Amino acid sequence: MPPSSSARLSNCSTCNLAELCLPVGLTDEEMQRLDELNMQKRSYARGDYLYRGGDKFRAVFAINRGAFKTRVLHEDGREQVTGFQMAGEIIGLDAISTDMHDGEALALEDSVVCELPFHRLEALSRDIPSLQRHFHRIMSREIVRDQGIMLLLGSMRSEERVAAFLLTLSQRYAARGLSPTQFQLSMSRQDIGSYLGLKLETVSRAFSNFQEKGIIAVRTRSIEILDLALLQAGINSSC
Amino acid sequence: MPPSSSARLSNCSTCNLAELCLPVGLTDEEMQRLDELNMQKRSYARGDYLYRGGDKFRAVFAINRGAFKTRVLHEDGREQVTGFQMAGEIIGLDAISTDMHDGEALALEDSVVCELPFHRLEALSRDIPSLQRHFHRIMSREIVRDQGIMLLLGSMRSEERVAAFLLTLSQRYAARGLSPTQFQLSMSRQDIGSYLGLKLETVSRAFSNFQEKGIIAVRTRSIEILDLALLQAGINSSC
DNA sequence: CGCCGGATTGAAGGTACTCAATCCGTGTGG
DNA sequence: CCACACGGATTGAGTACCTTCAATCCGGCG
Repeated sequence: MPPSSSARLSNCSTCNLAELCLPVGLTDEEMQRLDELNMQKRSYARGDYLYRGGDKFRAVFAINRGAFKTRVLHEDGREQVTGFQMAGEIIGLDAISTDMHDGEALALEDSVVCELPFHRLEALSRDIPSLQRHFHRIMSREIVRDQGIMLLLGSMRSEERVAAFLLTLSQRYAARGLSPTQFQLSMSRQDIGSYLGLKLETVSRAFSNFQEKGIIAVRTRSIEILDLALLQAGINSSC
Repeated sequence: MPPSSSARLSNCSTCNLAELCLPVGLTDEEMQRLDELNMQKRSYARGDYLYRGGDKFRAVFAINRGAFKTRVLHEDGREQVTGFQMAGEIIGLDAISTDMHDGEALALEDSVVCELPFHRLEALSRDIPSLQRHFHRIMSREIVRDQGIMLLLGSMRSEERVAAFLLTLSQRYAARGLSPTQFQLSMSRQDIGSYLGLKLETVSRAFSNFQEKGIIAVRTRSIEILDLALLQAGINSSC
């Protein structure tokens, strides 16, 4: 049975590989060949580790449903959250470098991920240039994202960081067809703080302050952005 | 004339592509095919831009001689130095994502770089799996490095950051067969401060403090590390 | 209902920043 | 060849911002 257009879409949406498939524009034959990846779907409960530091590298992961946080650890116990990942994003790229995971990833919600065996992904991308280019874009995007966070951590005040964090979330929800102004946080204040280089109390104070100014409405993990423009403005001026 | 073993080495050392060639273990034929990259060698004077934000992406760059700093800019003029690159390192990977450079790179010294046209590099890595894997490792290493800096920026005190900076430099010089304990800084205190999320005065104070403790000897841009162990210890405890 | 972890709020303290003066090394011009 | 000028580096004093410590609040779940 030849793959129909709808089969192609369902094939792709089966694993919800927004970052991996959608922008590529593959032919029917190429879509068929994606089966060679032999993707495994796995479920993870809230709190489960997807991988940990030192784990042998076998696959990168496409998040199908749910959300994860990634972090790196320092010997003395300090941790730094390096990102929050949601459906459609690729995770685990840190391990390519040394064949071992450098940091760890754990589920913030019950989640489903597709494992993409890396040697098969590489082999396939040798045959499909557009897949190759797309994978390179994904890695490069991760570099750009990380450097953006370096900018945030290195040269923004606490409230600017929190505003930037909320705006990024807003944009990512919008890109998924969800509301850019109303959403639930899947991470704790401590997680946000670690990500932004702040203590949880400072994050909390920033939220409260934004609320007093009518910029957002917060109720624990439920966020509503009331004034996107003001939030945006908060990043450019330190007021 | 068939390529001899020495020819292979000279081919590689011509461009000093430590990160690109050395660990790959290519066959003679594959080494020959590297010529297809048609690498252009270019010189840059101190202060020259290698690329700037918004530049069209054409190539990644292998630094042959000299040193660069990369940085990202914020609308309001704030800048964040995202890294210092030296001979043998690959630079410009940020542009793959959008076909446009996101940040900028400028020469800290008079430098020479090889331009690697990216579409040719991709084409060649489709034919040479070990080159493909190696390029993936380079991108992944950049991600790991950036996440390490996020850890530094997000959860270390000022003196820990400066100590970590010096240790990283030390290791990189050692990896190049240079002295790990004596070297010249090619960047200003302000550059270091921007990289570490500190003001230049804070960097200067940290240097002075380390010197008083007998950990290092500083004379403007000349550094000698007197006690590597103490410097290392300074990262793990906040004393 | 009562517990528990997470979140909020307050007050006090510390680290790094700001502002400013001085120093030093390099390069330039008299 | 020396004097001067200039940018970068050092050092000091006062301040701001974020952290620390601690108390309280809130919401979900047993």
